[in-house]
Amino acid sequence: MRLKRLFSLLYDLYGPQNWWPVDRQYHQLKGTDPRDEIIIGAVLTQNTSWKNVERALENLKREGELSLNFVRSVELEVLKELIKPSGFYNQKATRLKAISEFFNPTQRVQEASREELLKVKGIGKETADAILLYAGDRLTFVIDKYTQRFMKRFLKVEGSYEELKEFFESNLEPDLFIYKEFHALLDEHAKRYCRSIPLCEECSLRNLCLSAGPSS
DNA sequence: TACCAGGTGGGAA
DNA sequence: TTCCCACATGGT
Repeated sequence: MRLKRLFSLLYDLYGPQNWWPVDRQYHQLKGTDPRDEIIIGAVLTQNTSWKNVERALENLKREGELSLNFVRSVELEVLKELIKPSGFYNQKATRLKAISEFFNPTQRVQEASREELLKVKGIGKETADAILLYAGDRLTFVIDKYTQRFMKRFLKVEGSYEELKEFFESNLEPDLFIYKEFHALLDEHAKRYCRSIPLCEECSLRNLCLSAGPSS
């Protein structure tokens, strides 16, 4: 099956996911950059449910400011308290400080190099690609464990992060909308049905899945 | 109670 | 390179 066909199937099933969610009204009011919210959220969501990330983002809005400027200037211990609900707050606070130092007026996310971004402590491939795609509008496909699990089962495609990323990028047209939505749709489907213990009986893609096989 | 969530870094093999 | 573990809160 062509990836574009898979994308269409998922898009028809779940509709637009509109990743990355950003409070545009807040940023307009505060004069802050909505891209900062994506960058901060990308770090906070590492191995963490989005609900918990939202609590941390709310804390930043309410008791500080949802911006890299604020992250850069606030005391580390205060930052830890604010982001506590997102878990791993000690290392995430340090990582937020590091990424806030990386992005400054001379280093815009629209022009940042992936290699340089990966050198920032706490920014791995997935976080780097998520930042570049969703905050920087850069054509880089994001792979996560949902994508890896789904692709392994559905198309029997597996490999390293870079191999899977290359698989998507070489089989998809270079379209930002598709890159952004496809990743979000794969997550949505994996969360609903292609779980660690899959719900194949309820999955509407089961007839096309190379692992589940056709249902009777 | 146990497991999972929009991962990463460091150390051991 | 690959595997294993620590990192932490909150929901089911």
